[in-house]
Amino acid sequence: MLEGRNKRVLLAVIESYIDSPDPVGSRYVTKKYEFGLSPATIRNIMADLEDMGFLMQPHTSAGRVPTDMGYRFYVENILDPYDVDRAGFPEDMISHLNCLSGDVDCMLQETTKIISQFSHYLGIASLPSTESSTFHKIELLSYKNDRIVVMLFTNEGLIKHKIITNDLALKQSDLSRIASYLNSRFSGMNIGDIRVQLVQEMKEQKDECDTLISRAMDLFGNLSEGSGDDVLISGFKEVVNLPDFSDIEKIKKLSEAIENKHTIVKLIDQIVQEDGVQIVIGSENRIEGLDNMSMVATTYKDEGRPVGVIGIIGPTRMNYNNAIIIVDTAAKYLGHMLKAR
Amino acid sequence: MLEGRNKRVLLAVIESYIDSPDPVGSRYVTKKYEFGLSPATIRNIMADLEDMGFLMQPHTSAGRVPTDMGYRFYVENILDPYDVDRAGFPEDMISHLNCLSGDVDCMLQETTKIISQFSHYLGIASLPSTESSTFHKIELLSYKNDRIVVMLFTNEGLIKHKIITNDLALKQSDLSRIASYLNSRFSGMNIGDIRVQLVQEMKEQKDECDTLISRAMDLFGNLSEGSGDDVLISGFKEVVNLPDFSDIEKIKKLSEAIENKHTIVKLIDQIVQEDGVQIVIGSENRIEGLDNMSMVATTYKDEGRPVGVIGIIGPTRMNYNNAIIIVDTAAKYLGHMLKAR
DNA sequence: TATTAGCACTCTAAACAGAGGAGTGCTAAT
DNA sequence: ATTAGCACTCCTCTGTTTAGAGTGCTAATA
Repeated sequence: MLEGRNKRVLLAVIESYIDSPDPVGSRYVTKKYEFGLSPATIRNIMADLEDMGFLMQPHTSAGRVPTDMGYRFYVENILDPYDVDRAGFPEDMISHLNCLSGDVDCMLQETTKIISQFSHYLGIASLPSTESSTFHKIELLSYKNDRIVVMLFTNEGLIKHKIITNDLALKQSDLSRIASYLNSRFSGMNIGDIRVQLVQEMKEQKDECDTLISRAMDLFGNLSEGSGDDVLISGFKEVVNLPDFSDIEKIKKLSEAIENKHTIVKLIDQIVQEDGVQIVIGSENRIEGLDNMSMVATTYKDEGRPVGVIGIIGPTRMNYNNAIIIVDTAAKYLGHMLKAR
Repeated sequence: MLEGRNKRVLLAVIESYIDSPDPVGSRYVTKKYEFGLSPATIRNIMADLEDMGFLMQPHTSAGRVPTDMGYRFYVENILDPYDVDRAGFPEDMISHLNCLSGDVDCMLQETTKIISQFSHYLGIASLPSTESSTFHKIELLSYKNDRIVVMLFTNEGLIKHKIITNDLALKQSDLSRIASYLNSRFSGMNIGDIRVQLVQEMKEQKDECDTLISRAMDLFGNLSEGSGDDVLISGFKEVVNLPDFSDIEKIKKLSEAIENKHTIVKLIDQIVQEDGVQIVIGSENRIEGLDNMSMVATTYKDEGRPVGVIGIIGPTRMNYNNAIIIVDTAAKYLGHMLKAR
């Protein structure tokens, strides 16, 4: 589709543009790269690349800028991240990742900070979804007479607690009985499946231990909701320092997106649960206000099973190379940490 | 110190400036307010106010702008928030506050969102400090063989959990014994005091149940740390929309301050634990990069005892009137919610 | 004596014009 | 096929001008 020389020029333009956000001209390319060709020839090639849709001009008499399609080609056919100079930062980053501790929430929050700091873009992560986690155990603790604290433990290390009202005035002994019933029955099962099963049983034996099961239902329902709180974002301060965000309007849009985490959730949902680092470029995400942003993301795993997403969001003109290495390293590391628990 | 006419002109200038961020001129004042005086006279008065330090000129031939001292005088001697038109928004806000539920963390996070949304400034809150809370009970749960989940419950409704390694391979029965020992001894005491007492005892009976006490020490030490995570901030998107932040440099500084929550912690620490809404104006907070920001904040109470701070941060040119009403309303409401638990 | 009209003066912000420069596309020569 | 040369386009920067808002001062006024 795109062979030797043309491909190399495209690469040159994209790399130059990633280096600094000015449209890159033919002369600049000849100076910086050793093509053994004159600016005029480069101009012809660039014109061809523009015709093919890989490059564009902001205006006549400006240099060229990669299109989303250009980046896409670059990412799929040119880039080979592990071929590249990783000098310094991954070791440095790993030493930061080594300091991670505490529960999953904590570790993920820290990880987003670390990857944003090393990439200078936004670091994001989704918490392991409760729904797809494995039930480890539940604890029910009476609290202040009229409250119950429900604690859910998953095998993935996710711990959630929630306070609910104790309208039935259950005593601690009742609660313990309910908890141990649930634990013995469901330990090791998928939480989503448990919910299904509970609904089932509720239909079958309407009367008997109705309240017990309906309570249990409530618990599971309660614990796995909470959309929005399950996405972590760090690094706004990195992003506002980029030349790409010298325009205040862009900052407004971005801060809007960050604060309404729904937008970011939508973006993350586009990551297929597939192996390897995935990349969404510019307007490929069909989210309003987030064109000219790209995401590099991957799933992190627990016991080999993907449980959540971790990634980097930056301008389309981002350093995909670094981003891939950073995201990949961080995800692998998270995998180890989760396994080691 | 400042009587009738001068005071009224100062008020006019400040209110106009709060309305829109352009320096206010003599002509504008005569048009908008009915002083029965000519621009020339207003000019003289304004010159006097400038001499006294209440106003300043960005440059010759510009209108006047209030100084920090001007705002200070305004806030202390002119403003009477409860005298003022509260039309609409407090009721509206209260209906939002009514939807609060869950644990303290959750409620506070929501509250910061609400107050930022209604003020269009930053909403902030500090969580009740563990250190000054009352110990309700502790639960120790064995988790995945080599871990212990420590759960701390306070009377203020604060619940913290932490995962620590179980190096001594304590069994659940051991943990329960330790927990019930701690619970029976310390329930109702101040958590800071408990720590002191534990240190004491550790010295006295070096050997006996040494490990037990030292474990307990660790737990308390662990649980009350975590500076930074105990401040909640919302509303960045509101603030970037203010004309005051049309300059990108200011946005950079602010995002820096928000992401390093330490700065905000410093600011909050300046709130004396005193009754009523307190106001820190502009460079009165001696924090670099946060001059030209003001804070309106107050403590919220549990059982009449102040346990944390809630407030609004905005440009010095903020609507102190609204801010005071909003903060005060929200704090009172939080107080009710905490009591009702 | 306090107020005000009038006027000269200052400063900013916006509009405008021109110069410089980077980069292109085309054509003709190599 | 490549490239030197050249005319052309468009942006950006700079300096200048202009309009307008607002001031401070002075002298007139009530």
